[in-house]
Amino acid sequence: MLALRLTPKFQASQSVSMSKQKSVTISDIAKRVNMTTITVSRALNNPHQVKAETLARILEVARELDYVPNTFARSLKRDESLIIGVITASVDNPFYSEMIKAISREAKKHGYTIMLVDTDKLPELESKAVDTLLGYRVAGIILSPVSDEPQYQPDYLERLANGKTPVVLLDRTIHGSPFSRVVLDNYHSGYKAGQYLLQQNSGIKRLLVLTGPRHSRITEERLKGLRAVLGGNPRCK
Amino acid sequence: MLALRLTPKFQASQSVSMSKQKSVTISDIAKRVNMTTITVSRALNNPHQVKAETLARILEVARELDYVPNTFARSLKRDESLIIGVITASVDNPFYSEMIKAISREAKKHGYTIMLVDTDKLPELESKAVDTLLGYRVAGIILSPVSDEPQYQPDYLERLANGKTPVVLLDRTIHGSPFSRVVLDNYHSGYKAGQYLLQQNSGIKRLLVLTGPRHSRITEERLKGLRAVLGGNPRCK
DNA sequence: TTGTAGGCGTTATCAC
DNA sequence: GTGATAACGCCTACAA
Repeated sequence: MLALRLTPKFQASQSVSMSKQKSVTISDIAKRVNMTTITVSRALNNPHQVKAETLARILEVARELDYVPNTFARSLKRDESLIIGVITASVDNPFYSEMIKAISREAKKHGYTIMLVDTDKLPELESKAVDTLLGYRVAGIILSPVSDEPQYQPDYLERLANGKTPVVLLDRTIHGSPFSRVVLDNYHSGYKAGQYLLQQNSGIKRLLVLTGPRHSRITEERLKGLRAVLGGNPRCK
Repeated sequence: MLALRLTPKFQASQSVSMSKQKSVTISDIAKRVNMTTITVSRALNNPHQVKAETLARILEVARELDYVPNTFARSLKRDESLIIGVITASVDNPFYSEMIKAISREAKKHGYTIMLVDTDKLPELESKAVDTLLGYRVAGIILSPVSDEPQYQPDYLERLANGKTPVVLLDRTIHGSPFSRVVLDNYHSGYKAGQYLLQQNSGIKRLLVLTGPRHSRITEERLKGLRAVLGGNPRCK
């Protein structure tokens, strides 16, 4: 049973947040230490350019005031985004959530954060997702489209292809798109499965293959690979 | 077999991206239509405040140039963030990925995007995650801490509690913290399970309960609830 | 070692 | 209906 518990203090903190109190900026700190903003900025980013004493005071005040740099301002000024966009049709699919885990882990190593958009398998949301991510000027987009079918040619395709944002397709391909991709070679997988089976037992007569949807290209490719090894024409289901 | 395929065009697009060509801004559009930025801004945000003819031209040029509003600039100016931060110890845990899915879906409805941080169960990363999210001035943080133990009192706790960012704990609690939480009532769950079993068969003599780690509080609470219903003292394992 | 000036892209406020 | 001005918070010149 899921229990939602609201503490009195929560409600308090809520109303505080509603009052839109501004957050601490470097100029708040600057005033406190009788310096200009630039010195504070340097203390935070290039500490060695600041006199030890000044530095110490600044850092102290910063901590005291719970200063947290505004990433929007920084990204705007520096014209850089430390966000990597990930678009997937279903986070709750274990395959994708494992991928996301791996992506997330690697991104973190390099100082990037993941912005995750689940499209619920809706092309429309996928398109919006692309725009959202471009709005954040993401460093790159890892895209697992809603469909793998050749006729799926999303409207954002051209914009994305002409743009400067690196895109990598994951698991699914957009036919004819210029993006790099990380995909499963279905034919080869079937082929390898066949080889393995032959190694285990060279006298296979009948074979049961459990697949996904019967006529998906994925299924067909895998079966084709399998048949390529097993030669004859085992009855596959 | 995973296949990584790099197309020639990808390499090209990569090098383009490296050259940091600036993206289109409203002032680019403004120049093209001999207007000022404000008018363009209005055309995009309050279309009805702009003459139909002007509006049309602006929108056309915007599309032509593949204009995408810079969210950093907008958020900075408006002092608002449309990001919701989600901190979890393991995205690849099906329980959490389902949660994330649900959160994501709901967030989208209201125009918010999810920023996902997986802490890999490391308190240190959790702390960094909080800072990262605060840097983005997120609208709120949904936090599933690395630990549920009472002695886990992360360093960011005070900052977060005093701050103005709404926080909701998910699945795990930080003992003594003022945040609202969505958690499982383990005792009650055990209790209900017991009731259900009794309904099915009132003559239970021996019961096998599959639990998680034997002495975790979770396990113990559930068992306690169970025993409360089943009265006597069934041998539980 | 510290400061001045200006601008990143956008929008709020007040004019015309 | 449109514009001039300034500001959001930060940082990159270029001084002093």
